[in-house]
Order: sequence, then structure tokens, then C-alpha cells
Amino acid sequence: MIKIILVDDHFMVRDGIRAILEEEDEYKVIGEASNGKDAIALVASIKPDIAICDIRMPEMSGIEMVQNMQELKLPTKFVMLSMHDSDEYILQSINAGADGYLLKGASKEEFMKALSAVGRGEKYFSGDVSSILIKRIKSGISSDVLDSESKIVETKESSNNPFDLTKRENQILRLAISGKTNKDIAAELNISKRTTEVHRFNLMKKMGVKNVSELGNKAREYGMIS
Amino acid sequence: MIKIILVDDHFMVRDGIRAILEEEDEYKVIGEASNGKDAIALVASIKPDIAICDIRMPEMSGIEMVQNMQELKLPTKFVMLSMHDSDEYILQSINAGADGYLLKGASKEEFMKALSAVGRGEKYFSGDVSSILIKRIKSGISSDVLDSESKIVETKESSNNPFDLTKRENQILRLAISGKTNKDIAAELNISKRTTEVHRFNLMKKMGVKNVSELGNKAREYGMIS
DNA sequence: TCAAATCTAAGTATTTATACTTATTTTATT
DNA sequence: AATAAAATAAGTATAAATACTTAGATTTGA
Repeated sequence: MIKIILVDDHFMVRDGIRAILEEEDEYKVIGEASNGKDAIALVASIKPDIAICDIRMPEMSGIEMVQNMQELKLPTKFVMLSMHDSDEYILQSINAGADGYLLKGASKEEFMKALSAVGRGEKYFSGDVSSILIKRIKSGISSDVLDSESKIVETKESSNNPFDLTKRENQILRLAISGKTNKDIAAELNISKRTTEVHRFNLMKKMGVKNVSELGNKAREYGMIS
Repeated sequence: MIKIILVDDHFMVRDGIRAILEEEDEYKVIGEASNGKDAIALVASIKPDIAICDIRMPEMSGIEMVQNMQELKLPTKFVMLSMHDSDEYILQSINAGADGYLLKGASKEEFMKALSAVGRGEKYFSGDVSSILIKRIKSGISSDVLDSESKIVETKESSNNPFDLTKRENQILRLAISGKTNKDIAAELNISKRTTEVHRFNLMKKMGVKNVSELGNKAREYGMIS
């Protein structure tokens, strides 16, 4: 049984992949994350065999995520599943240490082939991807990219919380979104209602919204909740 | 050549479907929209043979969209592609006039079978969907709904909206959840702010919530919005 | 066409949220 | 021990939402 986690900010996509994998006995999806940051914690804690990762995600991209995971030397393999056949993405993924790269349009058969190859410790790059690589290599453009040690730009701001919320603010964000009033929240956290108001004001300012609904929507959009 | 448009708020999903369809010669994707409202304009202008629609979308859901399109009596067929096997969604789609309903987890083969059937003017509901329908029929809840072939059953059926919201209430629900104030909504709909307040009050009472956050959460919980 | 449902919008009142500022106390970090 | 960051909570205003009621105008189905 190969344990898998899905990392994608779109629930529908995760759900679709999960549905496909659930048809197969040899795979089991044991977790999901909606951004790279959450995924790192998840991978470290539940140690899946394979993580299937989207590239474009809020908070932290799949590429950054794979890069960061390398230092931990965990046995988890990373298969990038992207809708982009961009040369840069593919090369960056390889540099970051990905074990596979598939385009979203790949057939189920190819998807399965890739998972099984990566599961066995091999690398798998889809036909389309390979041709892109060959094209690159032939034109000599990518040699430096492929050779260069993966010293990718400092990702300080992007790896942090996009809105830099404090712990308390985060806590209050969740309670506010759930429909609790400031009075409720204050009671629950044993603090003054005025304090709650300040936290709420600050976090709303940080996130650039002007009411709870927008707050909820933005938090959802950035995968901060649910 | 069957002309298709894709309606889904997730670019990745649209792209995935497009990729799948592009492998087939008999289909051509001639347009995309990310919500029901845009899709109506698109369908009216480019008249595709089939519109593949997600259900949960911002601005206007796929179900509302299909419902609204019926009045125009265009030749376009509607296939709902949803990740939800919710009975309500399926019945609502049928009521609205959809020609097919597929779950996101359906295989490519089934997807193609559905498109070809709908293209020929038949209706297609996936196996999972059928079993849900049969379950419903057996419990005698929706027989009348299913008997009325292509006729559009009125919106206010018990199966449609669990809280029996009126059209206006539904409209205001969406706007409120998106973060608009009563003043904003009033301006947008060209009605008095006081009217908006009444609708809001009524719909909140119907749904048994006491603030917008709860409203948003409950609406999401019941799949009334994206 | 007649009744029912819906949409419209006013009144009245209370509560809650939003929009700040200032300031003290705690808690980490160096 | 010094400094920064975070949490605490007050003040002052205004805007908005919530909680109803009543009631006329319109739309709509039987």
C-alpha cells in the first residue's frame, strides 16, 4: 500500500485525484494540504510515500516546498502535477528535487505509470515533459539551469504567512469567520471585548478587507482555513 | 465537430477538461467562462452545442445558469460536471433542465460517452447519479420531478432550496456573502436599502442564522454557493 | 380574476462592527 | 537586562447589521 498525500489549493482537483486513486487498491490517500507550507508540516508528520503536488499555490509554491523538504532528507517522493508545460516550471522542479512531473492533461494510465515508477524509486517525466527537456537541452539553453546548484531566491516573504498574522489574530480570525461576535470571542478567550476588537481591526487591516464576509472569502481564497 | 464551452471557476479544471477534449477530434472547445453569468452571455453569442458546467461557482451557480438559459430556447445542451453527489444538486440540475450530470470522479470513457449521448440529443446521467436517483424514486420523493421530461419544474420545489428562499432572497444572499453591505446591494439592485434589509432579515430567519458569517457558512454547508 | 406570494419600503429600537488612537502589560529574543 | 513584538484594553465615533412590524404595489398561478 503506497501512502499518498495531495497538495493542491483547489479542493476539486484534490477531490478528483483522490477519486481516481481510490479506484486503485495499491494507493491510499492519507492526507491533503492546500499549500506548500501546510504540506511540509503534513509530510513531516505523517511521512507519506508520495506527495502529489500542484505548483501554483498560495503561501508557498510546490517548487519552494519540494526545495525546502530536501533538507529534511525524508523518504517521501514528490510528483509535480501541473497544468503548465512551462519549461521554467519543469526545470525548476527538477532542480528542486522533484521525482516526477506530469501535466494535468495526462491520461489516467500515464498518471498510474508515473506513480508506480516513482513508488519504485525511479523518476518519471511524462512524454510531453521529456520532449520539452530535450528541446531545451538541444538548444543548449538549460544546461546552466540544470547544472547550477539550486540556489533559488530567498523566499522569506512568500514562505511566511501572506498577511503576517499573529497567533492571536489567527485564532480570532477563525472564530470571527465561524460567526462568533466579538463578545462571544472575548468570553471564549477570556479577554476583553475591546481587545478582541483591536485584534479584529488589526487582522482585517493586514488582510485588506472591510467586513467579516470579505475576511472569510479572502481567508478561504488563500487557503488559510477549512 | 461538436462545439463545446467550459464553465468552471477553476482554471485548472477547465484546462484539464480542455486537454482531455483536445485529444478527441470530434470535439472542439470554443469558449470558456468562469461563472454562470458570463456563461449566459457566451452561450447566447457563440451558441455551442454543449456547455459543460460546474455547479458551484461565484456570481451565479451552474444550476441557476441552466435555469435562466431555458427561457432563451437555445439549442445548447447542458452537462453538469460536479464533484458533488448530493441528491439536491442532481435533482436541482434535472429540474433546471440539464441534459446530463457527471461526477468529477467519472472516468474519461464515461465522460466521452456522456458527451456523445448528449450530443445526439439524449440525456445522460452517470451510474452513480442514477443510483442516487433510483434511491430517491424508491423513497417516492421525486417521481413527479422525473416524469416531467424536458419541462422546467418551478424553482420553488421542496427539492430545490432547503430553505425555500425566493429569487430575490437568493440574489441578496449571494451579494451579502460576497461582502457587500445592504447599501451596496441596494444600489446594485436599484432598490431601497430598507428593502434589502427586509430581504436579508427574512432570509436569515428562514435559514436560522444570526449574522452574515453564519449565513455564509450555512449556505456553503448546504451547497447553495461556491 | 382573485387570492397568494413576492417585492417593495417605511418605522422603531438595539446590538454589533468598523475605524481609528493611545497605552500598559506580557512574552519572547538577543 | 535591554529591546522588540505581541497581547491587553481603554476612549471616541460612525456605520452597519440585526430584530422586528406594518403595509402598499406587483407579479403570478389556479
